[in-house]
Amino acid sequence: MPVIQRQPSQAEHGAETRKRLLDTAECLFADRGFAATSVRDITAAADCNLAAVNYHFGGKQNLYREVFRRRLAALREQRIASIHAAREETGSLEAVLAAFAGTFLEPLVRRGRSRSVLDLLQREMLDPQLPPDMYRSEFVEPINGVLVSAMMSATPGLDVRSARVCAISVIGQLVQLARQVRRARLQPSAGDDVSALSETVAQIVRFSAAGVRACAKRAR
Amino acid sequence: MPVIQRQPSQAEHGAETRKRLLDTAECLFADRGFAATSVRDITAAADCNLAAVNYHFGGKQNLYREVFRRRLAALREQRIASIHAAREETGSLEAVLAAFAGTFLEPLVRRGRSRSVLDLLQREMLDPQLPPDMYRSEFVEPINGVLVSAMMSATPGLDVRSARVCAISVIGQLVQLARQVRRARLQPSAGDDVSALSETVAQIVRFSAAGVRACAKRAR
DNA sequence: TGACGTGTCATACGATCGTTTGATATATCT
DNA sequence: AGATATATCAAACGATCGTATGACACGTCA
Repeated sequence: MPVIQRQPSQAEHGAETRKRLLDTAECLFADRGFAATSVRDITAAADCNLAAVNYHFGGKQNLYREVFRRRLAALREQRIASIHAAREETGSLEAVLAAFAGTFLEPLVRRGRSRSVLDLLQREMLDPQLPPDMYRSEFVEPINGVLVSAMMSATPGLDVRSARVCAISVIGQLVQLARQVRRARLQPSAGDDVSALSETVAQIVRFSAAGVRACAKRAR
Repeated sequence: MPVIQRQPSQAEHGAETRKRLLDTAECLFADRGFAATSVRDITAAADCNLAAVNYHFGGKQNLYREVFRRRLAALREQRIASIHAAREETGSLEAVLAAFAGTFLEPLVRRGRSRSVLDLLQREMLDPQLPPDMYRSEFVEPINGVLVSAMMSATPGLDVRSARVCAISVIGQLVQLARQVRRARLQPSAGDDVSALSETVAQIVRFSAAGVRACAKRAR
């Protein structure tokens, strides 16, 4: 008894095209940036008509924003939740940093699609296409706030000013590492080497924990 | 006796236009990126004819490369020299880190033009326009090598693998800080606040020195 | 079965892009 | 002074961009 392949209804077919456009656009925007990606590139790669972008999203700009709307909230809650979990579990500085680093870099080891989300975020920082400050106020600031307070509660004697700079340090390291991994992936030589990545993450956690404590001692 | 304004010769006038184009292009490329900056934007801002870019440089791509050729070598030697100087002077890890951080961020406090060189480098990392790997092999790698060896010689027990990851950490922090400063500058509120910057740099140096030493202890 | 709505299609429009061209002006040299 | 080289200029070229339009296919419902 063969499985009956149900024909997708017309509306379902439209939703599939919509999703295919979002996935394809996410990859291309992440790879080449907003300006360097043409609507024709996207529709060709998504195997649909040129007019589909305007029909489903009402323009290139709106497609870009929809790509972000689909990811930003989930990514933010994921990062915040991982910090809270580590904070309530062991509460140690190392645990907080390791949890944040793991969630931050998780897209890099994710299977299949959306491995390029971090590239997308990097590009949005450099060439803002979203409504002014939406990226920062709805994504960067909330995460930063949770990270700062978590580091402070895990580190006696760390004041707010220092903690904020420490957040810059921690995030900066992770962004830089993500960049390195991305570049290594674009080259033909060498595979993914996930074990080397987790080892590097472990060292960054050690590095950062010592760094944070050093800043706390000074501020006391 | 009034100063006689010597008329610039024809060749000198041409060289002036060339330089004006380079300066203008550097700013615009740094602000908006290569793809988002049109030749018309550049020539209009440089107050010369549209064809001047092709006449003096032979194309938009070559203009971009010339902008880099003018800066890369000097910037690299400056960074390397500052590390060597700190290494020979006190030799302490803090001195090396402080020297490197200071030179790295120096364009941010420079007066007048070319404050945007760091933006330019950031964009080149994300959207390579130079010949493949030229940026890395002629700029990133040499500096990285000197920084790694300087950190190793200033930190007993730090092996090469760990030192390389530490370099990622240090550079990542500085890049992130440069980004913050750039973003703060683009906003109407708040001035340059150089003293706050140097204070932040000092904390990053403390942070990093402790981090490097923590990685050395582990590797011993 | 016939009208209707939804999604896809080829095609075209106007704008803007990088580059080219030929004329023109001016400094330089014989 | 006349010839030459250098630099600038307006104008135009072909390509590509984002978007708009109208025809067409097909599932849905009366």
